[in-house]
Amino acid sequence: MSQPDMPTPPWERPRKRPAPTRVPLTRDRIVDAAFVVLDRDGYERLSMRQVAAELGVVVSALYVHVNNKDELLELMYNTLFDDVELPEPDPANWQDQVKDFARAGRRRLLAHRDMARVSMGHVPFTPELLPHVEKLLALFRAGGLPAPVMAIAGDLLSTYMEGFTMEESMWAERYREMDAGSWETIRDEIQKYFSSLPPDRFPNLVSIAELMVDESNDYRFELGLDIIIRGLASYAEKPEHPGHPGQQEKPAEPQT
Amino acid sequence: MSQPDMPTPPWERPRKRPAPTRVPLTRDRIVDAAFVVLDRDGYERLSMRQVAAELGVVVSALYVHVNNKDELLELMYNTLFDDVELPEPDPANWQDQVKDFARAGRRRLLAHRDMARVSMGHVPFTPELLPHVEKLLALFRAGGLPAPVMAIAGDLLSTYMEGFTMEESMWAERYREMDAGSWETIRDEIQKYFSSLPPDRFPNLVSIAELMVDESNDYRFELGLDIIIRGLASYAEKPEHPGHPGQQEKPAEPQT
DNA sequence: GCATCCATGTGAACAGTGTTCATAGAACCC
DNA sequence: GGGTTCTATGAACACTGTTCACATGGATGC
Repeated sequence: MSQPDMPTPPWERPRKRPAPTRVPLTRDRIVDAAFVVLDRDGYERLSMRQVAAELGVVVSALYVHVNNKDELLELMYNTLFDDVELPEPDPANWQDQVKDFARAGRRRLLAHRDMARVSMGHVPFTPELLPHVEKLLALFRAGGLPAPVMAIAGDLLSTYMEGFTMEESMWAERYREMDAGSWETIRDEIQKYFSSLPPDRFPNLVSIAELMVDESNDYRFELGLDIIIRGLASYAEKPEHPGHPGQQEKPAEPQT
Repeated sequence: MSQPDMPTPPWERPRKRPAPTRVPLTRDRIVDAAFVVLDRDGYERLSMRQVAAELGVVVSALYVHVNNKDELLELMYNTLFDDVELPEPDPANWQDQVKDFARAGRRRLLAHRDMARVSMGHVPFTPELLPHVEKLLALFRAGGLPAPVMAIAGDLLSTYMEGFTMEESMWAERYREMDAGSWETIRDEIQKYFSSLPPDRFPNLVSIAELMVDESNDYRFELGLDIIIRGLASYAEKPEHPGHPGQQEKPAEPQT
């Protein structure tokens, strides 16, 4: 139709969208656009129309590549552990390796706004995520955990990961909408609320109120991780390292 | 206007909605209706219009009593521990008492279809739920847990409760929509899927596949609970009962 | 070179959603 | 009886996910 080497005559109106610029729509591009919308507008406003608009395309075009919104969310969930390296299970270090796994998961969940809500209600049984589950189980096996414990340990760890980051991002979201002040402001608000409770009816809540402002989320996450690991280690059938028998019964010192 | 003791004359047509029958709309009635809709139609179809229809009322009528849908969901969440009794903390039995707390929570979450999804994303810091949180903390204190551990233990336990039941009801929902066969059918499907994985790349997943059909959800929940309790107990500063020192370091036998 | 085909993107439509608001109505107090 | 207050109504707005007949454009076959 148009000669590439010829200058376009002035009367010929330029096409609205120049042909060569028009990169074809793919699942990957849709997922990328969905992340852009998610990070900018949050989970509530993540709609098929917004994703389409981000790509400069009409809604129904998406449905050629994606069956429905749920499938798109699943594709997003599938990228959770992309480029997360999987270390060889080391029986002497399995506890730290499991912790690293959980830390990487949390980091990825916090990397995108509301990503925890996307992951919630999904199960890592896709070809992309199964290898990571397998690797986690290998760590448990290296630690000498009996099979039934292995079978529940994965759930336990991932529900903690997701639940904890979910709560984190919930507060972040709540802070975002009450635009006033900084993160410290809202934390003071929370602490003030707990401190204002009648101490005779809520002695423990009041006494813990201070901790909620003193301790960082990182510290709280690590502590919960330690609790889980200790519980798991107490089930280890054999010492996780030949040279250090019984270590799983006497874990690291409590971080009081 | 109308005399209560007089018989109604035959020419007086009855009102379309007899006046005394018309019970006034209240928050409680709205919440009850919402649960009816939730149990019948599930979380996805729980809409303000459906709730209104259940009450024989128009949508906008609800907004007189409830600010928005989120608030309605929060009211539903608030009923989670209604009529759950709170036992006095017994230092000798704190582990069982904590387990009972979690069991009650799971039972309540499973009592209504998709209730786990409603609870997800809410935080038990309402006047109705705070007493239960306080009681849980009292159990931890009775167990001699240091304050920082107490502060995270509640989150750990409730994320496990919610995450576990969430997964349970997810499978239940997936089973509901693929109407074919019984619960055993879908469990066989899952097991077949895991067994069909290449054993050289997924040795641990394949080896665990059998457990997923052999073990009941109840058993798996209890095992996860044990793991958490053991981890918590390992932080106890003093024996939870003067007469039984060291029990927290040697919990019950592993259920292998 | 031409015709055909197929997949990709279009625009309109459908059925539904949460939420708001002026209006009608009942109930209550003075 | 009159007036005020509160509740329920119906219509409307701006969205949502999803479907479908239609155009369009690039590759393929002849």
